[in-house]
Amino acid sequence: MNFKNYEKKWQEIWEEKNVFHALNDSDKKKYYILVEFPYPSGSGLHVGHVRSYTALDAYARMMRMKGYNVLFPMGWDAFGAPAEQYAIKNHIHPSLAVKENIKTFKSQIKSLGISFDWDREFSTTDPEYYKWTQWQFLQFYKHGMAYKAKKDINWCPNCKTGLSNEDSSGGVCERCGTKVVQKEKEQWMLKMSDYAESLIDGLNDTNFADKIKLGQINWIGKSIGAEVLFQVKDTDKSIKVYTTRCDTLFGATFMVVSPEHPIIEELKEKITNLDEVRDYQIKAKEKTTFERTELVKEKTGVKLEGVTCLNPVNNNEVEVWVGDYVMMGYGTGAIMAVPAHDERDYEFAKKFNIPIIKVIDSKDDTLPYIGDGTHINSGFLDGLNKEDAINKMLEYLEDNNLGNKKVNYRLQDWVFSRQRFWGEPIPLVYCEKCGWVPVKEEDLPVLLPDVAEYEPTDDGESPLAKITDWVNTTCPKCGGHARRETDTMPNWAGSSWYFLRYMDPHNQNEFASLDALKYWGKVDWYNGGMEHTTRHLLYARFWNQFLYNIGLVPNSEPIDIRVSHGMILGSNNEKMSKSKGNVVNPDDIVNEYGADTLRTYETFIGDYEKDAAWSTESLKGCKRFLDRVSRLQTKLNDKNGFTDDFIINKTIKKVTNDLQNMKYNTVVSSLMILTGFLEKCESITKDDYRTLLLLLNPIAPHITEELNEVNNLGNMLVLSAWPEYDDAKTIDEELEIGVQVNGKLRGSIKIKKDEDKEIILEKALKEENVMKHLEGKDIIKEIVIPNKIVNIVVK
RNA sequence: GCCCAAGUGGCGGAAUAGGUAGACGCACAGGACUUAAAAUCCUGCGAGAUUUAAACCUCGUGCCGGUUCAAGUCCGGCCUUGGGCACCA
Repeated sequence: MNFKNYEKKWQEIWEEKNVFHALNDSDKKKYYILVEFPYPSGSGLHVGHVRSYTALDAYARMMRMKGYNVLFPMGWDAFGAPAEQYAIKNHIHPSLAVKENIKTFKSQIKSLGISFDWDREFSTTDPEYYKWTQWQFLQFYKHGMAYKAKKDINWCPNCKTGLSNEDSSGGVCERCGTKVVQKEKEQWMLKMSDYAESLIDGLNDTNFADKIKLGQINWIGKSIGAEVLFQVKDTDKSIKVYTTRCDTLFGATFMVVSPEHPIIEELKEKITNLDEVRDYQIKAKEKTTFERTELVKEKTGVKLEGVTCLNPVNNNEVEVWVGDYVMMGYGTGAIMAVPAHDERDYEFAKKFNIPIIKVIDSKDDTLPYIGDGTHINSGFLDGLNKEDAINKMLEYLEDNNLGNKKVNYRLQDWVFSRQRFWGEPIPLVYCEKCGWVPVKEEDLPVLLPDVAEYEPTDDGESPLAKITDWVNTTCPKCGGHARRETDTMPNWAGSSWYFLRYMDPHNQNEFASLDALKYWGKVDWYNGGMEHTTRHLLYARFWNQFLYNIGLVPNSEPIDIRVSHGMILGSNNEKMSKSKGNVVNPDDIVNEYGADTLRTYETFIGDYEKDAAWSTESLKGCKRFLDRVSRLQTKLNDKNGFTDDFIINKTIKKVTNDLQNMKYNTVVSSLMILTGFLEKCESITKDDYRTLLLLLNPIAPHITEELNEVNNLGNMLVLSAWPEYDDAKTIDEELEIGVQVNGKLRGSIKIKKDEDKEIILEKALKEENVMKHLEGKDIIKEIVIPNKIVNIVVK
């Protein structure tokens, strides 16, 4: 049987009969399976895509056969840099490149026989789609969740363009190698930090894999501490610091503020070495985030001469320094430094000869000592441990209006502007009279114009800024002259809600109807890369929580189970890349070995969540397996029922459970075992064979349909019911168990299922080799675990 | 530095409410079929000692300890490799 004769045939039959189409009005129970939609790059489908698509396809196919109304959609995440780069180079509109790439991707995916519901396909770059992305952005804006703020961005002075952190790694511009500097720019922001707590809480409503939950929790970075006010001596001003160890306040001998801290400007009259301070500020600005956070770097700083603060607990005078190891973006941008009990403060104090006061007793004298211990030199905290001291200090601070308990998060607001062409235009206009005004809903979408150049302007504005016809518009409010916002959205925007659109993809009036949103509810099972844990997946949850809070979606959490797949590496165990010459093109494999072989191999390759290296030899082994399945058709007899109830029931149970638990590799191996068993039978029944084909169908759908049809075994497999198993028949009537003496295996005996302990023991004691090991010894204890093992303890 | 995950044959990997470690596949070796090759089928395949051979025995899931009748699996302490975060106060 040659796969070329039937793979395409079955793909066409499925398409013609529309068997994978999910209905929005169905009495069946729904199940929503989602795999991250790809960025349709020019290099085509990767064998890594095949792995996750096949895995989720297998699950979707089983769930359909189990009678669920399965939503398993696919689309394209097509805004972003690569298409834009391509457009700049070739002077064509990015949408044309995207169109081409989608065509390639789609035909590649179709050649694999993945059961996507193509009726629901869309691209984030479709105006009918990004209309609603823009509409949702306006909801953020209208609810005060979007604001414009000055933000430092990575800036290449040579290319005159803003760079992402990835494009400026090592502190130099990826393209030209120029040193990257920080440049202040007005950017649209989404108030994601408001959702920090609820993004942590919400995880309780999900069934994400633990490592994914943990990844998000760490990223959000909650810390519980206190804000403490230090009064600036001889002024009415004070500096607020954030600390997680307010119990060490008696040990605070100096303070450090970040170079961007506004207090420097406020106190400039008092600072006697202002030139030196200014100089330091400028130098800090020139440094990239990379340099500033580099590990090996020595502490630097300048003392604010003439400025002294008062330690609120004892009114001791403390010095104030400016230092770039304090970040403006976290806490209050100012710290109290406790050199005896903080490594960084210790380093700083040592370098600049600042006094160090020990406030926690430690056994040895090594400084800094950071842990728990008895407080000393700490007035009313003396003798207390860390926890008690923190509580007592908080009480003191609050009673005296010197500070308060404060929770801090590492999570920042989401920088939502890009100075790029190929993204959703931000649907706001600026009017001299009215300020920022949203574009009217009926005027959405704000379409990207047709232009010839896609490069950013010399001062880093989006290329859209050059298109005066497009930029100049009228104010929706007063009708006067206004200018469009020329920034576009980041490419994370479209993917933040695409799972909602799949529920109702052709809706012209809403992003999705409430009925559809209610029927499909959450994504039941979402597969994607681990690298999206703290970006896409977090953005999507934030976006959905916001929509929920304003009453537009029925669930606060959009996703129930989230899992992630491992990568397919090259045969040399390295990531596939053209330069390494280890890329495997799925088209080649489909042409030479068939889609079913590729699918079977990629499910069999190993633990789904772990990386695995490609091996064409192993792939051939899977081809052999499918050929063996195919050859079984010559052994069919006319009998009904199963040749062996035990092995069939056991296999159904194993395959069903393993598919549900993502243990795809053992699904294939147990089907190999069943095949091996049927091969050894003189002849097999149609029921035997059809069961094997049904169980294998989710993994290898084409060959199984073909074999089913050719041998007249019954209805099309995709339209048939998933086999049921009888649990009572999944344990063998006769089994062999091991017999140990002193925990070492000395033999095995055959017993009946659930046999009496006494009979088992009797048999065990009669086993020849066991008897040898018992000779001359006293039996102390006999352990008999029915159906499992016997252990005899002797002395 | 902190957090997470993982270390099992020549290779990919099975086996966790603790219960015969190495399923299944690959590679390799021997054999059958064939004029020959391919394909297919059969057999062997963790290391070691002993033996004509087998049985049998010893060791063996990164290392060192522990709990238990019994540990790849549980506990404590390390080592190595991946991944994430990173002067977060």
